[in-house]
Amino acid sequence: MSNIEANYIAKLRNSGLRPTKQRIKICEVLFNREKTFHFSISELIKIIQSQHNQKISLATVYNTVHAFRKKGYLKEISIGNDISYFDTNTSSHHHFYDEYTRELIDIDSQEVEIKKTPTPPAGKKIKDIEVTFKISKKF
Amino acid sequence: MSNIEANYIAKLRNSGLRPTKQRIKICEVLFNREKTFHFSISELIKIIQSQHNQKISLATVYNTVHAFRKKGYLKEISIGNDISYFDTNTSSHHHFYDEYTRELIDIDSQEVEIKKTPTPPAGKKIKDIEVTFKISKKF
DNA sequence: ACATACTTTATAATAGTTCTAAACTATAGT
DNA sequence: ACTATAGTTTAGAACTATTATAAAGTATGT
Repeated sequence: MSNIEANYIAKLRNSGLRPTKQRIKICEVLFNREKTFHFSISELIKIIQSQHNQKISLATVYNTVHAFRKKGYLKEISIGNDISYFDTNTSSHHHFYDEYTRELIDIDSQEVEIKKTPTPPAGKKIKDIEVTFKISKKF
Repeated sequence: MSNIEANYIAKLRNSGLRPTKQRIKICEVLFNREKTFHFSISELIKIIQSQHNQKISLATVYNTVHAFRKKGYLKEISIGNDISYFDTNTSSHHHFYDEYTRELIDIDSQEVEIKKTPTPPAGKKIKDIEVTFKISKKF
């Protein structure tokens, strides 16, 4: 068993998730990376299928991604698409989004400063602020 | 023929869209309102179906909403949902979004001021900035 | 090893949306 | 008005993402 794998097993156990071989595999795909990773679940399923040494069912991938999201290992981000995107970078940050290529790029939170925020409706409080900078090719 | 209807017919003709009875009906539902209107296409379909004096097919509603969007009469807005939302308010503005009730509330653009914007990636320019303030019940 | 609660799985179901090809219709030119 | 044609609508099928179901499988504490 590799060091990396042992690490995922420990992490899963610590958060009350049983370290099944499916979850470990998904951890490797998601977290064993240099850069942060943007994906939709169906994209993730295709990646796992293409590494055909192990088949993981549709439902398990969905269940696992949502389990990780609930544990805070993944953050669901808002873009105006019919697909939910997730991000391995769970720290507070914003995004560039190229609507043409559908490419998402992280922006460090300190790169954006909001000077004036609106007053929330009565009885509500602001829980989160997400800024999406839509970008296009410069001509 | 009412004044309002004649106005929609003129608008449609001016933008190169034939003023069919379906499009006029959809104009009335969308634009003959005091306040701006947030909707998903499936919500719009339900509204039209409930005003059962005229049936409009699924495909036509989709086609029309997208035709209006392309003409700039509707603006697609970004929220992290599996449904595309549209807004009759096409002026630049931001939103409160209550993830629990799925309620969207407009924020006038002057209520938000961004002090620091990030440098876009090489060869790209910022086309639009959308800020979503996620809100929840204050306890 | 055993019991049990947690997981995975194939499959069906659901929701939103787009595609298709035939029927219909607004409009310009006669 | 009549006609041709390009634009439009339609029902229904198809497609994509996602969730639900219920049975089979598995990790874990004892």
